[in-house]
This record gives sequence, structure tokens and C-alpha cells, in this order.
Amino acid sequence: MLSPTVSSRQLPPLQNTTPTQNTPKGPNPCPPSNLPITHFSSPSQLQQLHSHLIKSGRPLSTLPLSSVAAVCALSSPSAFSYARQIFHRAAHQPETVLWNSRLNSLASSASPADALALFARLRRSDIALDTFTLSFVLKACSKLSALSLGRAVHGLVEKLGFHSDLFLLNTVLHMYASCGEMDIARLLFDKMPIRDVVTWNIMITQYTKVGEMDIARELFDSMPERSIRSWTALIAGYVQCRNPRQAIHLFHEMEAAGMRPNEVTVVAVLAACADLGALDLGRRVHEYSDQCGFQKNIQVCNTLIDMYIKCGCLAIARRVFDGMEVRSVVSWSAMIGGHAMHGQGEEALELFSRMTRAGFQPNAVTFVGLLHACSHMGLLEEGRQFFASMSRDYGITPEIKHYGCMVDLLSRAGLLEEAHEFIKNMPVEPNSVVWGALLGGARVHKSIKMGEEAIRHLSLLDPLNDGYYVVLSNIYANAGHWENVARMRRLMRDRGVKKTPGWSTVALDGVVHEFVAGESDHPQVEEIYRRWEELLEKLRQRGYIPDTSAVLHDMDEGEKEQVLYRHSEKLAVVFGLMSTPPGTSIRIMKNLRVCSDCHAALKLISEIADREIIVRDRNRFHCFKGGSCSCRDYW
DNA sequence: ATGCCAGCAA
Repeated sequence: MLSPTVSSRQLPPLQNTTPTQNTPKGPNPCPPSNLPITHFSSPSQLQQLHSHLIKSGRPLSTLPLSSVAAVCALSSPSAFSYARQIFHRAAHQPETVLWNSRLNSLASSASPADALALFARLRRSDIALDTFTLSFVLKACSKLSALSLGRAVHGLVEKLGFHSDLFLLNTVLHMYASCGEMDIARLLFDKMPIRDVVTWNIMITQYTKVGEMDIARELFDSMPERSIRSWTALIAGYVQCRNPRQAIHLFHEMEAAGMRPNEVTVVAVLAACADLGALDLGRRVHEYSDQCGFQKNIQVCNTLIDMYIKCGCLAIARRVFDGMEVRSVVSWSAMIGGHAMHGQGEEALELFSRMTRAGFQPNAVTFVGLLHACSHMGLLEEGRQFFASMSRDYGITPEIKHYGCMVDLLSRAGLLEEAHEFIKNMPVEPNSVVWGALLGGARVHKSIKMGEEAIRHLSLLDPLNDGYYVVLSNIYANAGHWENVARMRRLMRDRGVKKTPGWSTVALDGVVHEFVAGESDHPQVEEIYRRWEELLEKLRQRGYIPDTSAVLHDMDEGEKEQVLYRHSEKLAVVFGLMSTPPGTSIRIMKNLRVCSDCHAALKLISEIADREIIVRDRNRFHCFKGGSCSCRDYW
């Protein structure tokens, strides 16, 4: 590993544990080695220290050179030349620089452990360590979460008197923080005499990583100056903890403060747009990115693709994808998953074959998209083939989400018994997604037996999720088993299962309007309800009959209809219709699955109003157009 | 001739 052309000195081999001259032996009359070596106020004290360093085998670069200069420069000419000597010897250590570079490239590589091995050998050699050496080792420790070695290196930083080097101290801080030792990091941070913007950024980032957004925000607000990275770190933190509104709010604050977003900021804010469905801002950020030349950045493009897909603009996502000069497996996987979610399974499969022909290795995420495509298109055999192929041809071990996709595929195809067997034979413990997929198939294929079997497991795995009980209740209602519908209602009440409030959002002119089922705090609520009544009349003329089977409350049909008419996606679509010019597409984001009544109503509305209505529900997209839906009524 | 902090697909 160590090229002989690099160094004339021999390093000890990796496994060599014999002590070298670096290890002090026996009693030492000189200052003990744990004494800080910064303390000298005369050239003679410096000389003592110098000799101690030589005896203990430590390099001259460990001397604080600024103190050497201060002590010697104003003394006698001999002291001055002595200082020059030290300077020359301390600075002239080209090999340290050489090994540092090697250490750095190892620490930055995919196997930072190699850097630790090299460091161990350096320590046993007589090559001097400097602040750079330690910072590279700490970087490797951070990446490996090697806390105990990190602590030891921190000790070395103190011992060698490097504790006034802010760069190095920041690296130490980062090491503790990225090892999850926020308490130690905070202690260190609090007692640091000097901090710079990097110091603060490290603390902010790590607090966001452990979900302490309030502390991160507090630090952000109290730091003396903020760099673009400070803003980006906090914005990304809000994105990670699923608070996209706060992320976007902060982004606006950042713009107001005159900060220019860079590629990383753009990625973070686009992720927030994707989560929230904030298409307007997403588009604006896209334009800005093009102006700045960010379209060359693969990650920016990947995030743009994801944003457009999640905002329901599959065609624009595809344009971004097609325009990329260089793509990564993430680009391909995102696009494949996008076509799948939008009900374009054939296109997803076509992209996959292009991807492999182009020499890309698909990964676990690629297969999630592919299996989704197969399951949404009912491509049973293709799905089985892909599932078999992922481990056989690509060496990818199926994860729980792939098993979930397979159960979904089989269940949707009506092979409920096979799906059930598949679950029982899975090598991993089935989770609620897996049983939920079987429940979904039981709903589509009206199987009370499988619905009950799925609920038996779901009520243990995810007992407070109301969605599952509602689905089984729908199955009962569909079969006319009203006593079981009532039983489900009692069961939910007894178990304290709370109905998750359904909400839908529509983004208009950069403002995200939120509608919550049954609630009416929107300023235009009166008009929305009036327009709905008008629309309802037209729907009825087209043969719309309210399907109240999804309403679980104990009430009469008329009341149930009123509950249905207050479903958030209906309010959102009415608001969208009245607030946008004819012909405009309406994009709605919903936190739950679309209920069957809303699905039927939205199909008719798309025809009556002659509008494209795109609804993102918690699983997929529904594109309603001309009276039908891209999901082919199979969701 | 070398250093610290922010980001993407499920």
C-alpha cells in the first residue's frame, strides 16, 4: 500500500506492536509528558522543552511557533537564531505533508478504516504529526463513528498543544457530534473561547440530525453571522423532520436576507416542494437553477425530477430526465418509480430496459419502482420475473418493501391465497405494509376471510391506525354484513382508535390551501359550499349516487351523505375549479387514500368541468380526465 | 503541497 517512491523512511508494518522510541520509558526528570507544552516564557525554558521533545521523540512541529517567535524575537541575537533554527526544523517536514495527503485521500475514500491503519503506522514511525494529520484522522473517525479512537485523538490534540487551532477543534467537535455524542459536543462548544461560522454550522447540523429542531433553531438565531451553509443546514433539517412548510418559510427568509441559494440549498428546498406539492415554488427554483447553471448538477436534476413527479407533473419530470447529459442510478430509479406511480407501467419497464442497456446496475430502489409498475398494471408474470431476477441476476437481497410489493401484486391480481402463503413463507417478519397490501386485495376482490385475516395481524402491528378498520368495514358493508360494520365501529371505539383527519391541499399562486374533512375555516368556505351544491346537481344528472359505505359513523343516510360531501378532496377540487381559469389542471395532495365515493365523483367532475384533475394520495397518483382515471379504478 | 460545516430516488 505504501509506495517506496513516496518515502525513504521505513514505516513499521501494520501488525507491528513493538514499542518504538516514541514511547517514553522509565522515570523522566524532564517535564512530564502530559504537561501542556505551551508554557515557556524564556528561551532557556524553551530549550528545556525542546530537549524534552527530542527525548520523547515528538516532532518540533508540536511547538506553538507563534510563542517561540514571541519569546525569542525580542531577546538576544542568539535566541533569535535559535528560534530561526526551530522554525526551520519544525516547518521543514515535507514527509508529514506527504503522508497527510495520503491519509486525507484514505479518510475521504469509501474505506476510511484504511486511514486509521495508516495513522497507527505513522504513530509508530518517527514521522512528525501535525494539526493536519490529526484532522484527517478525526475525519475518518467521524465517518466510522469510531468514538474511542476519536477521544484518543482529541487527547492528542490537547497533549500536543494544538487546542488553539480552530480548524482542528471544529473537526474534534464534528467527530463527537457525528458519533452522536451531542452532550460532549455541547460541552466542548460552550467552552470554546473562539468559534467561527463552521463551529455553529456543525452544531446546527447535528442537532437537526437528532431531531432537535428547536435547539438547532435557537443556535441558528443566536449565531453572530450565518453562511449559506447555515441556512441550508436548517432548511434541510426541516425537510428531514417532515416539516416542509417551515423549510419553505425559512427559504423565503433566506432570500429576504439577501442570501443566494447554491446547488445544495436548491436540493433541500426542492425536496420540501416535493413533500408539500408546492409546484409554484418548485418551478421558480427550477428557473433559478437553470439561470445559475445548476442543471449540470446530477443531484439537482434528480431532485427536480422527484419534485415534478410528486407534484403530479410527470411530463415535465421526464423532460428534465431526458435533458440530463449524465444520469445516475438515482435518476433512472426516480423516473421509473414516477412512471409507475402515475400508472404508466409500460413506460417504467421500457426505461428499465434502457437503463440496463446503458450499463447501469439497478439497486433495491429501482426494483421497488419496477414492482410498483407491475402491480399497478396487473403485470403478474413480469412482476414475478423481476422479483426473481433481483437476487439472481443483480445480487440484491429483497427487503421488506419488495415483499410488500409482491403481496400487493398477487393480491391485486386476485391471488389472495397465494399472497397469504407468500406472507407466511417470507424470510423476514411481515410488517403492517405487507398485511395492508393483503387487506387492499381483500377489498378489491371482496374477500371477507382475507380481510379478517389481515386485520388480525394489523390490529397487533398498528393498532391505532384507523384506515385498516375502515377498509374491513367497507368490505362488510359491501357484502351487506351490517352487524359486522357495527362491530367494527364498537371495536374502534373500545380500542380508542381515532379517525385520522383527512386533509387535501391545493397550491395556488404560491399559497398552499389546506382543506380538512368536515372543517370549514377557509375564508371562502361559503362560496365553496355553494359551488359544491351546484356541482352536485350536475353530478346527479349524470347518475352520481353517493356511496356512503366508507362512512363509519352511526348516522342515517342523509347525514352520511353530508359527511361525504365534506371530504377534503371534494372541497379542494371545488376550490380549484372556482379559482383557476377553464382548462387549467388542478393538482391536489391528500394525506389518505381517496375514498371510493370521491373517486367516482372526481371522474365525473373531470368530464363535466372538462378539467384534468391530478390527485396525489398516500400511495399513488390519480389522473382524472374525461370521466376516467389513470389508475383504471384499481387502487 | 494537505484541513472543519449543508443536499437526491423508496
